[in-house]
Amino acid sequence: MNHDIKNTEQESQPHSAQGRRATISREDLITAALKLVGPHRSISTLSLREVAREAGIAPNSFYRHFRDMDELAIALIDQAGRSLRLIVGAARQRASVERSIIRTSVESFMEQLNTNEALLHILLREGSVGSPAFKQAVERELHFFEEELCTDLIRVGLAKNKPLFEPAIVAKGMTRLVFAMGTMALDLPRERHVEITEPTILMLRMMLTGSEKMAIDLPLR
Amino acid sequence: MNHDIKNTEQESQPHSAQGRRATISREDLITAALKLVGPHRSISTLSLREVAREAGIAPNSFYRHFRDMDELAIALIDQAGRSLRLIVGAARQRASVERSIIRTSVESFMEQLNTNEALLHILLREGSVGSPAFKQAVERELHFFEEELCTDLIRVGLAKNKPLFEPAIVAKGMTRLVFAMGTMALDLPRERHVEITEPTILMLRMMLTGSEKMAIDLPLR
DNA sequence: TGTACATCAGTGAACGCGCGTTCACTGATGTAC
DNA sequence: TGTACATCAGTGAACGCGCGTTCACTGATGTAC
Repeated sequence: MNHDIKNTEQESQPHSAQGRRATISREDLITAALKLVGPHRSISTLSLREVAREAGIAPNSFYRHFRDMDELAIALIDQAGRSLRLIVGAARQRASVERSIIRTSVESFMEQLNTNEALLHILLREGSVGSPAFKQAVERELHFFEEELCTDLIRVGLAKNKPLFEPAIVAKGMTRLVFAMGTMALDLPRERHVEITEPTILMLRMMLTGSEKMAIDLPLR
Repeated sequence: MNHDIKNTEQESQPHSAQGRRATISREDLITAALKLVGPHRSISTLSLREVAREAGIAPNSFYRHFRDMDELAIALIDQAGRSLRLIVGAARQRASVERSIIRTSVESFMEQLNTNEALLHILLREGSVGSPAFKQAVERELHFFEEELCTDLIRVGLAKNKPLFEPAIVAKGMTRLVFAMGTMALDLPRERHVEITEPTILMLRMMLTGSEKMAIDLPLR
């Protein structure tokens, strides 16, 4: 009953205050899962034993790190979302007002589909399948994304003196469109991605142009 | 060796030229599968035994009708696609040039999400998951849809004397957007569908307006 | 009309498999003194 | 520094389960004559 100060789990240290140090970590399991899903598999088709095998531990050891596969899946989605925001944040900083923000963002998004080992694929795929908790996690990441895009759109609109009609809806439409088109790109070989990228850029331009036009026309009615 | 004229399978009659009549049909199995997937499950999570159970036959009897679950899934997708084209075809006929074709189509699409027992859900969901054969089947249906929409857009554009810039891309963007937004609607209760429908209509209007504007601006450059 | 026969949809039992989860355990690590 | 002890990440064996698939079968239906 002595020294019973329980470690309240708020730290993601490699080990608790006492006890043996872990030889594999949550991160290792996430990495293993990431390797297994590849660009085409859904997380929900991964089995616990499969991930444990890939990570080189006994199946039951899995429970030392996650309550179940759903918990691992959500960790994966979180990580994917963080990575997405980093990527596009960087792209936005590179883009100036004239060097089209649309083209830069879409191109770096598509670029990442190839390089960023399966992280983005997860967001693209798991939004429509899997447990409600999954979907909610993906929705949350998309929402972050939309909000950042929305403030950007407003800012650029003011700078160009071309305010937008319903910028929040423009942001949502753009986000969903890019994700839908990105999902298509996943099934194409890399060299054909341009067949997706260019139409996508055009679609976004159309939405933007339409929104500008509607903002002009609206007060006239 | 007599009367060896083999039935070449081209007919989908209730039974072949000879032999016992089937007590359940391919359609019955499709119906059972449809009932099981409901609005939220993916076909790929259905098991053969589950479908057989629902249809009231022994598991091995399944093989009398389909080679495997993939074959049933593709039959489902075909049926869903046919149903989709019927629905939107009807919507388009109702819509005149003035009574917005966009609003009519989107609204009837969303309406069908509620009533049309799980058929549309399948197209919305299975595009990004499942075997390559699945995706290809869904892609084919979407393509049909895009082409019909494209000819419509061109026709209406000429009638209004507002030709479009890249109508094929507009059609593709609209299709993907409606499907992406429809997927979101599936996770909302029916009374909140309007939160999806109205923004979707706006997004499509923006794309259309943008495309018109770009068609006007283009020759000026 | 009656009889012999071919067809084949549906069956019951059995198979081997991978799964998630549990249990009591082991033994390396870190801590208290 | 040395010793006794607590912690707990990882283990091996076992469980019951639902799965896809196979096999030899049954018996109702339809056909030939």
